[in-house]
Amino acid sequence: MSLRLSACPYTADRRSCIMLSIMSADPSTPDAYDPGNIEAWAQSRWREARVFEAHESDPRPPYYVLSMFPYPSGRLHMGHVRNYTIGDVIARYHRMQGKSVLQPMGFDAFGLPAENAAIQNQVSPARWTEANIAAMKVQLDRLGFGYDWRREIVTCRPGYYRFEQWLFTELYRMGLAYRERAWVNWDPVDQTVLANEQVIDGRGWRSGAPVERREIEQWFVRITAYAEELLEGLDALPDWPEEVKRMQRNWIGRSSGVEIDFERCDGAGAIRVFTTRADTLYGVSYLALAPEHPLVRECAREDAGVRAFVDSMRQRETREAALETQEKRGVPTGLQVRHPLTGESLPVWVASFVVMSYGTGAIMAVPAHDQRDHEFANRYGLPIRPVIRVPHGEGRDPSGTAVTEEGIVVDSGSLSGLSSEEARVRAVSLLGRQAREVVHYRLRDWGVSRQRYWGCPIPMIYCIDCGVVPVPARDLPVVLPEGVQFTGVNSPLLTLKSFRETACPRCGKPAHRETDTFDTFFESSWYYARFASFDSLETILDDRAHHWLPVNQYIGGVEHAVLHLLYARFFHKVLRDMGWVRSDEPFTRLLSQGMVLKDGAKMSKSKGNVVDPEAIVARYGADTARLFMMFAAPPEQSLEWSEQGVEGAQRFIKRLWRLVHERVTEPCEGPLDPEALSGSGKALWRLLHETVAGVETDIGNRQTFNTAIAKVMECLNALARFEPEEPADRVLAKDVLITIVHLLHPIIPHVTESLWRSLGGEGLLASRPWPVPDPAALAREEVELVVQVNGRRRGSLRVRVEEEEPAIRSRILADPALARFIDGARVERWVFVPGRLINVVTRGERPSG
RNA sequence: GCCGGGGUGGCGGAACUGGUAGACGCGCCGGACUCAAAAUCCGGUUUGGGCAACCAAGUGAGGGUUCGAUUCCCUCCCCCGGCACCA
Repeated sequence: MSLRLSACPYTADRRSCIMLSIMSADPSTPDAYDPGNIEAWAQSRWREARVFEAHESDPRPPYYVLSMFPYPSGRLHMGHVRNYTIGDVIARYHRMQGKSVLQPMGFDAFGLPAENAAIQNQVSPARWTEANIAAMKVQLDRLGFGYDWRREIVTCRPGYYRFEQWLFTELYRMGLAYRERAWVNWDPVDQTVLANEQVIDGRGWRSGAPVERREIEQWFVRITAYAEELLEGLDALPDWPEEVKRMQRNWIGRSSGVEIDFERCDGAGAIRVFTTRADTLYGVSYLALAPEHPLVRECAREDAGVRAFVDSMRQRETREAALETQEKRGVPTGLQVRHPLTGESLPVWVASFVVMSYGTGAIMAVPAHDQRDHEFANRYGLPIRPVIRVPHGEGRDPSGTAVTEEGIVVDSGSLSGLSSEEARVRAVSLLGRQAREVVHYRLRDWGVSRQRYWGCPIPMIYCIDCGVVPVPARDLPVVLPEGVQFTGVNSPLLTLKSFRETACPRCGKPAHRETDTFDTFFESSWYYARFASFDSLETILDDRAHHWLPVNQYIGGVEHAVLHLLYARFFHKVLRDMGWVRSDEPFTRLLSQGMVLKDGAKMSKSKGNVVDPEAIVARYGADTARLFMMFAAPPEQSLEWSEQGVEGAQRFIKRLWRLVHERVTEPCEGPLDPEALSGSGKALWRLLHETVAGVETDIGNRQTFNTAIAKVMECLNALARFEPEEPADRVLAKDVLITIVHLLHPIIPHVTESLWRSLGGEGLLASRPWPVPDPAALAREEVELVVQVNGRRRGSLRVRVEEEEPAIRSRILADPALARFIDGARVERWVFVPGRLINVVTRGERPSG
């Protein structure tokens, strides 16, 4: 075995093409199982044959398998291994099914860790990142994942982000990107803005620091313009987990209701509120405004009480954004509005529980039928007027809780007597121009500006005369400068004159560049599409995108259920509207894999329960690691790490290895003649084909790789017990091994590739067709029929498949072991499930025991 | 609070459409091989009773539908995830 460095011949990018290539001798000898040697051998065979390169000219049907690309931290963790093993199994399975499989890989290479490493270790983020990528590629290859590395995407390289910048300028032209001064979530540790989706329980998703509120100029992308389509599109995704779809529906948060204008008594216009319960209009006893409402600002100027209240609210928001169990508080603004139907004068309050960012920032309060309004009214002595009668509502104490159910409207003028649903429609028509039906979403526009260095520069220029000017396509990419100095606080771009200072592309006068960079979710929102047109220099995508997209199978963790998957769906729809892709959704089928746990907890440095994949591969080999990952649990479930389980996986591979090499020396010739099989041979023959059929459903349809493996194990156990009697039996035994080697190839590709050669196979197993079950083998002459008496299993009976029920009945009654459960009781009826069971239902006493 | 998912041997899990509960693996127990150990192979392994054939109980708890329920329905307990002053 010799080690040599070789330049990878088919990687376009020189920086990533240095690879370790381990040349070794053909290991298919009957010696002990040596994973290191076998795996290096198999990997170099695949590389030489270029089996993982996907070509558009391939006449076979295309199949695009994609696993979520990793952040290049430098080392793979077990979550990656699980994710990428699932992807590779699916890819290899479909290749054997005769498809032209595309399975690419790349790196989500912008982001904070590189910057932190730069500050701590004085290395440039670019060099740190590229070194990590090189290390991780070695690890990925070592695990035997079949990627088309020609298509590798590294998001921090200008060749990639150039088109991202171009796309953003297009969004700007389409009115889908805009700049606005806005209250944002500020992470004081990471020194940057966070999107709503990145705030978890009031804390930054990365740093865990309590998020503060700040008001700054930000770039936003108008994802809300697609809110309805993003919601409806979920219905067209039957092969997505319900859980993920539900989370997205929740996040988009569609709510349809009515906006109603309440005229101010002072004649200075109206206050617009949003409600989903226009049927409770007669129950309104006050209006409540958010502390940030523009009208409240006005009032605060004149009213010291309002001013003090608003100030205290701001304190709350900066200091304790996470505090949620707050009491509802408020003050009157002094304003009065007129009820649009009764003309009654109603007070307007500022209230802590009304948020500016939803609806109109103002509500009509109906204390009798809304719990929050109710608590507030109780606290400040405001009237509570029940206007909805619900069944069984009589006994309820109206002063305690609000009745939030729908029912029959009462005490409401011409709305009285209507159902809630009818009353809502009627109310809108009664209100005329003062009301309109509207739909609101919880989903906010996506704030994409980050005040960080290591990200894709936002390609915008600010000119005193021309204002905001997008960088023209001819000037792209705006390259992120390297060799910058880090202070550890602000982005180096802020003070880097050579970057910041530029000329206006429109008028040529001195201007300055935007120094913010994109949220890294921007890069990961369209990489799946770029893999198709990875080397297109002129355009973001080309015709090859039509060949491969949408992705047939996407695999990744649930943690991306709303963030990444929602943004990618949004980008896909934008790309579709721009004419670059033709489908509505980017990912046809989604598998969201569970976490890898140890001792019941997620592996993490802080808990000290991390298992390093590299150590496992070094000790047991890649095949063992892959087999354990796929066998220990179904893919959606969390997987409990078990060193003993790993050893069990290795034991199975060794057993397979030994059985092949034992059988290989036995003489056997010619094709299998089923007629010549012995009795036990026939049984094994059937089991083999049941296994083939079962594994196909388990991998191809159900994606329960654990049960597929269990079926193969059963078949191998049966083979190990099998003692050939006839020459045909020996042919069968070898057939079983050849088939098993095929069935396991997607999961443990290296050892099966080697065993295929030992078994005399021609060419590469990786490009072999998947076995097809023989219907003749599956046909049965006899089945074991379960015999039940009153639903309890009392025995079984071997019956011919064509045997009629009456004959079976009399056999049961004639069998003393079965009949004794029936004797002394009257048979009421028989339930016969052909091929499965027969149940005798009796009435009356029967002897027991 | 609202919306989901789940609870099966000592452990990971299986049972796909209501039809033999515990496949497969781990662990454990016994045996073979060995001077011995490791590795490997064979057998056993839900619980209780019995020498055994066998019998009884058993899928978080309780009830229901059914010839038959881990699977369907109702009530409750516990665990996990998502959302949450969203009007």
